[in-house]
Amino acid sequence: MPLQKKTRKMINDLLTLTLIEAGKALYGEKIPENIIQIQKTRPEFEGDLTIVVFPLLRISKKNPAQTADELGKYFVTNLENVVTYNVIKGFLNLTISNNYWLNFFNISKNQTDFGKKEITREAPVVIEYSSPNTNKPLHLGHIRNNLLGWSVSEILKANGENVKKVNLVNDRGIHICKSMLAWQKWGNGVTPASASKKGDKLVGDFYVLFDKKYKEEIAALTASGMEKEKAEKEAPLLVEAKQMLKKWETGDKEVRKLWAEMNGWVYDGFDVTYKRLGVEFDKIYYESDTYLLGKALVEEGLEKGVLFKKEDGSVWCDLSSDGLDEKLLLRADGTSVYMTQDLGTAQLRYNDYHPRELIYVVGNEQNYHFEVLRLILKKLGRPWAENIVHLSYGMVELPHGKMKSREGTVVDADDLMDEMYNTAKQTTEALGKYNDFTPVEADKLYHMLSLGALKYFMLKVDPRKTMMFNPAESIDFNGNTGPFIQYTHARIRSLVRKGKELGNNWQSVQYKDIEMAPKEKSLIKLLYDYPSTLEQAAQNFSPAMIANYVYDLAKEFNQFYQEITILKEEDSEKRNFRLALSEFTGNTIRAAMKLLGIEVPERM
RNA sequence: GGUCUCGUAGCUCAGCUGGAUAGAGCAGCAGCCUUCUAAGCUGCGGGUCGCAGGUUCGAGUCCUGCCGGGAUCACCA
Repeated sequence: MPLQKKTRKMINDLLTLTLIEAGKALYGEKIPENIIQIQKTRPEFEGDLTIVVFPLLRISKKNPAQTADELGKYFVTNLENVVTYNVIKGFLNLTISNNYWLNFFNISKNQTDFGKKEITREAPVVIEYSSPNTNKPLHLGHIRNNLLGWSVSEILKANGENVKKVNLVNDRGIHICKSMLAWQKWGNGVTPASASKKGDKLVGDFYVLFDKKYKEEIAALTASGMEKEKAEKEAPLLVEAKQMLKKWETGDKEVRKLWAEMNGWVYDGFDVTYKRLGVEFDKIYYESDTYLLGKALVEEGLEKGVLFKKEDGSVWCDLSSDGLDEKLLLRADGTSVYMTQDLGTAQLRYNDYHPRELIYVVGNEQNYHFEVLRLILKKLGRPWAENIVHLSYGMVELPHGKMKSREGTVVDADDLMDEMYNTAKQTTEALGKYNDFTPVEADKLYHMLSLGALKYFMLKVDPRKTMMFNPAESIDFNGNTGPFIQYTHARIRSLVRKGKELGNNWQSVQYKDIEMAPKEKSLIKLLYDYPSTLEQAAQNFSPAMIANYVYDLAKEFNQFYQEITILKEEDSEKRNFRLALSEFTGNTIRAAMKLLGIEVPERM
């Protein structure tokens, strides 16, 4: 951990080293690194960085004010980057020289990969996300999943990881048989083409239809005197669906053919949604390919004696020594369950990549599942089970409560994006902006803004937390939103264009001894934080940290822009400096937004 | 009931390994476009950080208990 901290901030390292020196010089004792606390100076005080002296008192054996004062003097005389200091209570506020910040600025401003790290690690990080079922279209919950998975992948890449994005499609099981059966019975041969409907929507409709007819059957059976539980099990439709699943498992040609066809429709539909959302995968796994491997693992477990068979033939894993229950792995009839398939998928993925980390972006409702998955793999003698990370994100709630397909409160992914698009269009038109855009340009902008709003809204919240999705708020384009940041970028690009038109040339200049206004300095200091923010976001798998950072940056820039003249500044060095600062800020905004999967416009 | 998790302004959220007077946005009110894009900026009001103890020089942050919400404990996935 201290190592991580070390690489984070150059100036912090310098201060830490000097403080340790100071401890020896002034008090004859080595200050342990873990009690050194350096933080940003609060804006209401003078200074850039602050050392908290309370923990140091046991070494100085003096009161806080005196200790801080002695240390402050030491810093000023021994570290050229520290120009002055002040002491308030137990806090030593240090002011760092302008040239330190300017030096950072000169080095970084033209870097196209500012903040990023080279890919140095060979062993990949495999990240699974999306993981749809093929019986229903993608909805709001999937959107959070997809955006998180995508963004975390990008953040890890930017931190030097060799990332492989994978999807696991749950393409087999009773659910898809239900859709198939309903299509056979009531579909009249309809296809996505003949119905002019996205394939995932069409198949989803038949899933809903099955449920409706099934409920009718149950109602009829209970009306004729059957008990509800029995009716639920014996309704002819369900029995038929189960038979179909059996046929599927035995490889019945007709069933397999229909299955392949209908899943194909769904994939075509998913592709459209994925493309629009801007997510993609390096590899797609299908459970129909992995469940057999899962079964093989269960056999292995039986041979090794870590699993056991009950009298009815079902296979279990005893986890009571781990404080959990027994877990079923194969049904009495020999068919596999979710866990069986996931064991197989994990093994396959390990074989494919030998990853140093296996990340699963899956909702927190499956925390138990992943705990068990890890345990069973360990019992099966797979040491890499330790490398499984469950990126457990919180549910998305609506103002009325949880999304429930049965109650029609599901927010469909495609519909949501359509709505956002229309809002972007209306908002832009209402503001009367850029009527000179061609239809193609306008379409591109609306697409960018609508997705920017949606993605930013979803990603700015800590992934682990349950989040509230209020449609009315999510389409807001003011304040802490994606479009606000996109707007800031467009403003900067406008400045850059005009700056060039006016013949300014700021890029090759090295800036020294410039007297900085507070807003200029605070902007540079914020830019200085970007690399460490990126590192923290990767450590925490948290796009929210990037989102909050880039919002702060945009806000800071807007204040700077409001307060300080740029193009009309008469001193050319200052003018160039401000243009360079603006461009650097714009580039950082663009890079950070890219990690969230959000594009930024040149004009808006 | 067991396990896990969350509780910060009217609403949605920040608050890094414990540090200074807890911050944004939205909503409300009041200002700022003859000057670089007003999707912006400035100001005002709004809080016993669920409650009670504890550890500490110092707790929104760590520990314990309680209250309240959520998830999970399937021969569903």
